[in-house]
Order: sequence, then structure tokens, then C-alpha cells
Amino acid sequence: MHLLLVDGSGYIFRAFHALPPLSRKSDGLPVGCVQGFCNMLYKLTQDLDGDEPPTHMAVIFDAKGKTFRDDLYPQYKAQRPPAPEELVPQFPLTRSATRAFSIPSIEMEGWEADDIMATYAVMARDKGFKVTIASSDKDLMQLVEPDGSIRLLDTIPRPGQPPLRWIGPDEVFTKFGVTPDKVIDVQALCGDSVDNVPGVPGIGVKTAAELINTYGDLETLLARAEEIKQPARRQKLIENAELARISKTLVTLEQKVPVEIDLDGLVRQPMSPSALFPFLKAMEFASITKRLATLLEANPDDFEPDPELAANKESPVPGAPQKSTTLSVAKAKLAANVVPGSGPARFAAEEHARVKAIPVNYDAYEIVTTPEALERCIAKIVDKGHVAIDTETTGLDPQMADLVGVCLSTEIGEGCYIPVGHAKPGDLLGGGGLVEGQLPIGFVLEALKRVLEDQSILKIGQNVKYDMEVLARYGVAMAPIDDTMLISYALDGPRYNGMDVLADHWLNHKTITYGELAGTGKNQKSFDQLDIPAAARYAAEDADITLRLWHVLKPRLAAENVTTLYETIERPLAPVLARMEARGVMVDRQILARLSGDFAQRAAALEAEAHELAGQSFNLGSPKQLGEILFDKMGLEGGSKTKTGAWSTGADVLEDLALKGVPLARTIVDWRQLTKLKGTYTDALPTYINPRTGRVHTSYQQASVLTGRLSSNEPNLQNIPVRTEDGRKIRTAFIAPPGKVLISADYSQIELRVLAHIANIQALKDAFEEGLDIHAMTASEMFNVPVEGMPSDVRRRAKAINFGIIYGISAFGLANQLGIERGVAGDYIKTYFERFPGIKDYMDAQKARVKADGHVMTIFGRRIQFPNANSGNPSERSFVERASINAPIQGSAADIIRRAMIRMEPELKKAGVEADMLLQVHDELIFEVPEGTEDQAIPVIKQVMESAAEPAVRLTVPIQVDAHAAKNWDEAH
DNA sequence: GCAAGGACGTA
DNA sequence: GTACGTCCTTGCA
Repeated sequence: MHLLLVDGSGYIFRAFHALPPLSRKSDGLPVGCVQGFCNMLYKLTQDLDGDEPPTHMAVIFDAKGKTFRDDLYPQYKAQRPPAPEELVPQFPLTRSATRAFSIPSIEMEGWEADDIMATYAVMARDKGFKVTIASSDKDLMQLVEPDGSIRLLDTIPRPGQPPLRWIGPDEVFTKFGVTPDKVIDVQALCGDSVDNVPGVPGIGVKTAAELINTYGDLETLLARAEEIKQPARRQKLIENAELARISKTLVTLEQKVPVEIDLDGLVRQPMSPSALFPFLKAMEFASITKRLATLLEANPDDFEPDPELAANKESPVPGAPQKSTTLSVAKAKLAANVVPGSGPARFAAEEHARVKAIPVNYDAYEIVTTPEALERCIAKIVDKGHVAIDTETTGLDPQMADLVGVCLSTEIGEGCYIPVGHAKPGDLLGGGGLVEGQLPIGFVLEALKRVLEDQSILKIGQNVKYDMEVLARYGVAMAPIDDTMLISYALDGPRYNGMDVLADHWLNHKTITYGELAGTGKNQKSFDQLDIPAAARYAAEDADITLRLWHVLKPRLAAENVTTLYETIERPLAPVLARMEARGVMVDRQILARLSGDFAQRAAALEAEAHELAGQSFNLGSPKQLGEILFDKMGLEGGSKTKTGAWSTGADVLEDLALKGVPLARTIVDWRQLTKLKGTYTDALPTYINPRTGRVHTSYQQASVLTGRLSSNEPNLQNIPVRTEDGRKIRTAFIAPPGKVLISADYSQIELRVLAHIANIQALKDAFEEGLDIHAMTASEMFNVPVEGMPSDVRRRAKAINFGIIYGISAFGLANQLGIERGVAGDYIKTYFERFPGIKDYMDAQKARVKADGHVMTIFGRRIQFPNANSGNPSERSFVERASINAPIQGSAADIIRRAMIRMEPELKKAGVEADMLLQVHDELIFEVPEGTEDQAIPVIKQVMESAAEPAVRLTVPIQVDAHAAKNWDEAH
């Protein structure tokens, strides 16, 4: 086996400088590098088809956009000039050329071609391949193997030199003075002026090699730097140790890029005349066409030039100068052609078409009731290496529901349903016993555990967190996992949540609804009451559809550059959330009961008072009745109507009335507050206490918020009151069990900090750097008031403006919030833009982006889509504009805390700290720790949270986390 | 029994 | 002005 990797991007750049001047085709499009590239591909296939011809081959390109190196070291490749103008249109053409030669063309956003090549090279070497990398890039020399299993091949044409020049260990030693495995250590020291890798100032290749050969490696050298004789050199090394380490990271190639196409996908395909000649003729490459025609024994005249790429000799677009029009039309066609045609995108489209065409056959599903059938099913999974799984249970709460059946699907169209908990109809207390013929649940789980816990077998689910939690209660720790819901969320946001919607949208298939199977309303049967054949059809369909969706959606990750988001944020977060949900939080029933009584009494008194003031009895909970009393019967001024024509009676309206001397308004406001607290919190929360654990287990929705935040429901523990005194009493009911304490750690002003970073607002950054009160600083800038002795109202206004900015400010909204004139609010905004100049640019950029692309992006590459960004409805359009300003800010902050959560458990463990992460409230994490260990836990928690953006993104503002420990949530907060 | 609207709790 | 979830009433089936 022999893998040939071609450094496509490297070739283009080097060829551009090495090759003779431009050649153009008849419409003026420069194609010199494309021609050289085609010649090189031809030559390679000719010259290497000697003793060990390549059996596998791919051309790798740099994707546009940033990589992790830019985040690690913003100056990386920063001084590199933009690509020459003649080169730009040739980039997509080299991809087309690659495909014309029937060779996979691979690029991945976020990764350099070198990283992808390193990944494939190592992957292939480990499988015993011989690997050739067609490149002369010195950064790839670190991959060269002493035994010759990985070699480089320089293919750039150079006068007076052979066309192909091998680079093995000897050539590497000539270049770097060390063996290939030490190349990165040398590069870390000597740096690279072309790529702007800093290295250690004053140390060149020779010195670097000498040092590395003396000390062995970089870390040893840095550790023993004191021993170096030359004082200047010693000094430089000690001072720049960190720079050297960063440099080493920059030059070290990633060997674990999550490539989507495995080695089998790189098997060499024979050249196809029908792919090749239309391209070559469109490019007008006469001589290589002739040579290949001879080689393939084909007649080029049988093929027409590819109309998408050919010189356009037809009538140009009216009104435009002919030449440039022709050129731009060609470019536009290219742009449109390249995206769906490129490797990963084409693969995704083909997979979609393939999977969509396979019909669902309910008769093909199998019910497993014997140990032999179960073994066959397991053997199939082991053989396949991945399996779609769906667990069926008695309910929707993963902390309560009992397992009824498990369904597994290894091939599209197939599914094995294993019933374990179907019950005979019994009385209210159950007691009917299990339906006969089912395998014992313990036996089934023991057997399945082998595959569900096997690290080499991927378990695919839809909302797999649910299945993980249920199985965890039966002692099965399912891993690793993939989740079609999360893949869809990374790609498309919460738009197609739910398997029914996904199946309908992507597979054009309507799944059986649970209502159709089990009835609706109060007569709905729980899953254990269903008869097994019907249950099997439903369950197997779910597993089958999940597998189909995985085949359709997973390739889109690479094609649409969402792999990093999914792999580094969404996928690893799911098990973390599963554990948080399983832990739950302790809630003191007594406290809530006492509060409930208190609130009830006070609400009743207010109700009587309201009836008195209104002069009649009415339902205080009815905005309709209240509006009629206030504005019709009492004839009060200042009423406004809602969009449905009803009187508006919101808290702001009532607050206005109260200030104008309407006592009833105040009474209603107070009553509403108390009944809200009672109904939503003190009465409802105790009903969520799980009888098995004695704790409250919320459920986190990982894939339902547009911006990337989590949401919490049943119960929502992300809106526990905090603003009012009565509200905070509810927080005192969230407690740590005996011997433990709660820690609350929250990000300080995370969204404003993110804004300062994204929009690059120096004044804000400076203020955060100096640890100032950010709202007071804003007020001082805006209103020319010193921070010392600032009136609280001035600060309040500035705070409202800061929040307004984050929300995509409008004069209307700000005026509303502050109770001031529209014109005054408009002046405030104007002043703000003047004092913080970058803000306006940021806002305009997001608005332009969302209109052009239909989406905006967080700093971690999460796309937030707005399909109606160009809506004809002006208010809808303004809404999208504001949301597109807010989304990258809210979303980047959400990404940061997600990253912190993923890293938290391993870091706590590493630090030897026992701390259970229980809750997340957007910018706050709640932990439970043994009493007395809080001082060990807090620094670790803070450290993880404050550095959570790194190394993917190096923020240009400090992140600050405040953390406190106490026996209850109110005091810890 | 269900959906929509209004109101209000959080970040 | 952003992002959510829950409770209650209302109106219709």
C-alpha cells in the first residue's frame, strides 16, 4: 500500500513564483498555475508508477479562514501579503483539476493542508503504508521517517534539476542539522520569518540545531538554560522560553484532524475521459490533452469543453466592458460550481440522495427474544463498529422512567427491537407482571454493555443524553456517542429539532407519532402497556431513522465547516449535561411550604384590597377583566392596546398608573408578584422532587436556543428569582445536603467583555483591564461626570445603554426602558457611538453580514441563521438586525461557558478536588462540594472558567469570575 | 382537551 | 432593544 498526498496549496504558491510568467486562456483568465498543476499530477502518476505505484491518493488544500494557530498567536502568517491577483481565480480551478483527474480533493476549514496531510500520513503509516507527500514545504519535514516510510517529494519545476527530488532523513538533516523528530524543536528556536513564527530572537538554524543536539529537546533545553555558557544566548533563552513554546505549538502539525474521509475513500480511481477532457479543453491545455489522449487511448474530440469553465465567447452582458465581464462571469460560475462540487460537499449531497431513496420497510424489523438472536445482533454491531440506538421507557423523565425496550440498528432499513419491560395490564398499582417471552432485563443489559461501553463502537442516537441517563441508572455507561440532534443543531441551529421534523425534512418520511401508537390525552398508554409488535415497529423506526439521519447529516459537518464546533463543543457537552441532570439539586420542602403559606396570606389580603378599591369583585388573574375595570369603568388615562386590541396591563403600565396616584395599580402589581412566586416556584418546585433521589432534576435542552445558550425546563432552574427580597427567599430553599456546601461561580460582565473583544473597543478593553466599574466608566465618558460621587441615576442610565448595545439598541427601545423622550434616547446613542467608535462598525458589519449570508457567527464558529434577514416586512427586518447584533455576543459567551463545563470535570479531578457541577444559569455554574474543601475548589473552578476560551480563541480582554460558597444558593450567589 | 395571548421570572 | 420557560385565562373544539 502506498499513499500519495499532494500539497495542493503549497504547489500553487511555489509554482507561481517558480514558473515562467503568465499564460492565459482566450478569455484572459490566467491559468499558468493550473497548467503547471495538471502537468505535475500527470507527471506524478507517470513517474511514480514504477516499483511501488501509489494505491491511494488525495490532493489537500488550505481552506480559507482562520485556524487554531491564528487564535494561539494572532501574528501567525499575519504579514503574509494577500495572494497575487492572477492567482485568486486559479484556486478553485486547481480543485476542479483535481476532480477532473478523479482524485479526491480535500480541505477543511480550521485546518491547514499540512495538518490534514500529517493526519493521513500518520494514519497510513500506522497501517503499514508507504507514504509520499508531494511537497517541498519545510514544515512537513517533521513527518519524515528514518525508515523511509514517510518521505517528501519536491515537484516544483526548477531549471537544471531533475523534475522530482526526494526528501528523506538525510535531506532533512542537511536542512535542519537534526533528525526529523527534532525538527519542531529546532523550528521552535529559530522561528520562521515567512510564516511569522517568532522563535527565540538571535537564534538561527545552526545554533538551534547545536542546542537541540546538545540538550535533546526543547523542554530540557529550557529547563537547563541556566547552564549555557554564552551569556547573551542564555539570557535570550530564559527571557523567551514562552515564545519558544508558542512557536513549537505553531510549527507542530496536528496529527488528529477529524478527517471525514477515511483511507478507504482515497483509493486511486482510474482517470475518466469524460471527467478529464471537458476540463482540459475548457482550460485550453492542448499539449497535456494530447498526451493524456494517447495514454488513455481516448479521442478528445468526443468531448465538449465544460460549459461552466470554458471561455465565454457569446454575447457579453449588456452595458459592461466586454473583457472584464467575461472574466467576472467565469469567476461567478466558478464560485457557484465549486461549492457543491468539492469533495466533502459532493459526498454529503450524494449520501443524502442515496439514503433518501431507501424506503422504510416496517416488516424488515426484528424482535429479539432469544439469547441467540441477541448474540447475532451484537456480533453485527461489533462487526460494523457503529450502531444507532433508541431506548423506550415508561415516561419522558430520564430520572424517573423505567426501561421497556432497546432498539439497535446497524444497517439502514434494519432494526432489532429487544423488549425487556412490557407489562400486562394491571390495576392502578401495576401488578400485572411482565409479558411472557421477553429476555430478562439483567441478561440483556449485561450483553449490551459489551458494545455500549466499548470505546471502539460508536453509539448514535437522537437526543442521546436521554438514553445515556436512563442507561446510567441501570449501570451502563454508554460511550462514545454521536447525536443526530446535536449534529443538526451545529449545522442548522434549532430549526429542525425533533426526529419527526428531521425525518420529514431530510428523508421526506413521516414517522409514526406516539399518539398514533398509544392514543392521546389522558387515555394515552405508557410504552410498557403497548403490545410488542406495534412497539417494535415504532422503536425500530426510530433507530433506523436515526441511522439514516446520521448518514445524511454527519458528512455535512465537514462540507460546511462545522466539524470543530460539533466535535469540540456539542458532542463532548452532552455527557456532561447528562451527569448534571442525574445529580440534581437539593431543595428544602419546608422552606418552600412556609413561603407558600406566607405568600398565600398576603396575596389574599391584596386581593380583598383590590376588590375594595375596584368597587367590585373580579378575577385579578385576568388581564382582560382588569383592563376593563381600569380603563373602561374607571376611565383612566394612559391606556394602550395590545396587538389583539385588548387593554395592555403589563407591569410598566401599572407602575405608571401607581405613580399617578392609582392605588389599585400598586395592589395588582404586588399581588401578581406574590402569586407568580407562589404558583411558579413555592408550589410547583416541591412537585419536582424525585422520590428516588429526594432531589430536583431539571432537564437541559442543548439544542433549542438560537444563540447557543442552554435552556432548562421541567422545572426551569434558570429563572429562579433573585431581584426582589421575596424572590430571593426562594433561593434559600436551594441547599447543600449536610456536610456539603454550594459554590456559585459567575462570569462578571461576560457579554460586555465579549463585545469589547469582538468589536475591538479599546476604551472598554482598557476599562476591563484596569478593573473599573464598567457602567460608571461608561456614564463618565458619556455624561462627563466624574466616577467619584456619581449620582446613582446617571450610572443607571449608562447601564441601560450598555445593555441596549448588547441587545441591538434602538432609540425606541432605550426611550421605553429609561422613560425618556425618543429624541433624547437617540442623542444618547449618538454620543455612545462617538465615544466608542468601534461599536457602530461592529453593528453595521453584523447587519451587512446577515443580509449577505443569512447568518452571523460566534468567535468559535457557531453559525446563527436568520432565514428572513431580507424580509419585505420592515419591522421583521429591524428585528433580525437587532438579533444579528446580539447573537454573536450572547452566542460567544454561551460557547465560552460550554467549553468551561466540558473542561471542568477533568480539571477538578486532575486537581484532586471533589466537586459536583449541578446547575448552569447562562453565566453561572453551581457546584456542591464537601464542607471545608471550598477553598481548594474555588481556584480550580475560577481558573477553568476564566481560561475557557483558550486555546481556540485568545481573548483580548481579561475574563473575571466571582465565586462564593454557602449553605444555600441565595447566600452563595 | 388544546392553542394562543398576556404576563413575568431569569441572564 | 436580545435569549428563554411557565403559569393563568380565554376561546374554541
